[in-house]
Amino acid sequence: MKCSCERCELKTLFFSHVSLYELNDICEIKEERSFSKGEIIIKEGEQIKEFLYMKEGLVKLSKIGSDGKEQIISFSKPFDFVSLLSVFSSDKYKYSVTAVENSVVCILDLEVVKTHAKQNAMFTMDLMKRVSEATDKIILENLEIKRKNLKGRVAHVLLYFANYVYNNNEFELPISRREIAEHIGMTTENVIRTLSEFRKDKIIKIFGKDILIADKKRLEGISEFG
Amino acid sequence: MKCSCERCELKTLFFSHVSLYELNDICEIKEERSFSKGEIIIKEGEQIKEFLYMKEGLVKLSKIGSDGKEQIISFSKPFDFVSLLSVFSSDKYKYSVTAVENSVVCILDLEVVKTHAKQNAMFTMDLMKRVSEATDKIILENLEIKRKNLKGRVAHVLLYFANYVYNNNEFELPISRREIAEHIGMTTENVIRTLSEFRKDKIIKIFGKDILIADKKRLEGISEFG
DNA sequence: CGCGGCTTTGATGTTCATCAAGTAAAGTGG
DNA sequence: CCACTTTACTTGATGAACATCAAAGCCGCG
Repeated sequence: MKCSCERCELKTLFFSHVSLYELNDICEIKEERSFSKGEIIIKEGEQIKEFLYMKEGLVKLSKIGSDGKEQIISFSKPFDFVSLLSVFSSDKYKYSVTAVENSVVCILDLEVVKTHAKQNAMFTMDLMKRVSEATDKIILENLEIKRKNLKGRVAHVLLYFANYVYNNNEFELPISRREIAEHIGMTTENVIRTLSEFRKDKIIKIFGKDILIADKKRLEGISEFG
Repeated sequence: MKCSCERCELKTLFFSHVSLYELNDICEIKEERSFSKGEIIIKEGEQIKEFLYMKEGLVKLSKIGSDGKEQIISFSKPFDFVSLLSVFSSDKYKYSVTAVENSVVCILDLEVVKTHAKQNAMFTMDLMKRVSEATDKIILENLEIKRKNLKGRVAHVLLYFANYVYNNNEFELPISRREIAEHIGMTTENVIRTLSEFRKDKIIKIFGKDILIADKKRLEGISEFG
């Protein structure tokens, strides 16, 4: 009886240096779970008992500040592996992960994975590469946002979804205006005002959650500066 | 002939799961280099050929934005191991590292270290833990700064140096006002104005680069909000 | 000594948050 | 399914926070 992990398209990302024997060991204990839009996948502060990675969907990584307000650190797709973030540095999750689109996650027992990681250095190297790439992306993205003003930040987020997430100039915004604000560190009202302004200037078209980027060159200019 | 690494106080951080035989192998090729304040240790964009870690001093991690302005991502002491950041995710450095105090760095050939990492999974796990801790710290620190206003950010930076770097309410600020500004994403003038205001309110005393925190409770209040 | 970089302060204007008020949309219980 | 409540969205008015511009003093260094 072959394990279904063998045919998983994400196999090579983590398990290219894992033997079939090991893979079966890991695969037997795996559990696939679906989360609908809005559901919390990981809650900050909770004990880390499982090793999980995204198979499908889109999630947000966030944290509640001591003022009680949520800050959104990043969004991520399956290949970003943002769920690995605290796994090797802490026993508790430092961030929350929430589905912003229906998502599928594969769940493994952390101890089993760690046992393999302690024995198979190439596997551990692969994991490290993933974790490093994910964190690099987060740090660079946040630096980019930091150096822009309000309009630049909103433009940046729109381009992020168009280019990086959906590969399309027309898309359904998976998050609320408030969440954009929580991500770029501005107020909801000003995010809305900026979007309205882009609409008036015919840079984008808005139909509720649906966005169409009409003048990409100009949006890129605004993202770069003001 | 015993290798001097065996007596290095940082040995256990990286090499607690490395055999004496392996350690000698690594130790033989090591080179210790000193950098004076202001010297560039790592330049973004350069090929990564070496594996380095800080033994002494204080450095800043930074990046030049496409607008040509420098942004300071974080400061770090020896145990933060910020120099490992891009090592396992890219072949080129994504950030620059500059000494802000006289610093000593231990330099190993990256290939040799990687060879060991591929064979010794426990060593690789140790490295991963370090890298994860370093990046976690960066992400959390930048989130904290992001949610504060100008005064809160300046207060935060002062408390960071007092509590985390120097363990003393009196210290010599290792960086310029401009560098504080580049770290917190505000202008140099406003950083200076804020420091002057803290001085007028008798929260701190300033003698050029020397800072004394006179009313820590209040500074903490300002850091928390406003 | 003079030049460039760092520091400081003031004046001014822009950007952004806050407050307020209203509409639309979405979830909730009878 | 409809009234009801809540949450999301939108716009405007106002003031606070912050950037920019300008000018001058200071310090280290060639």
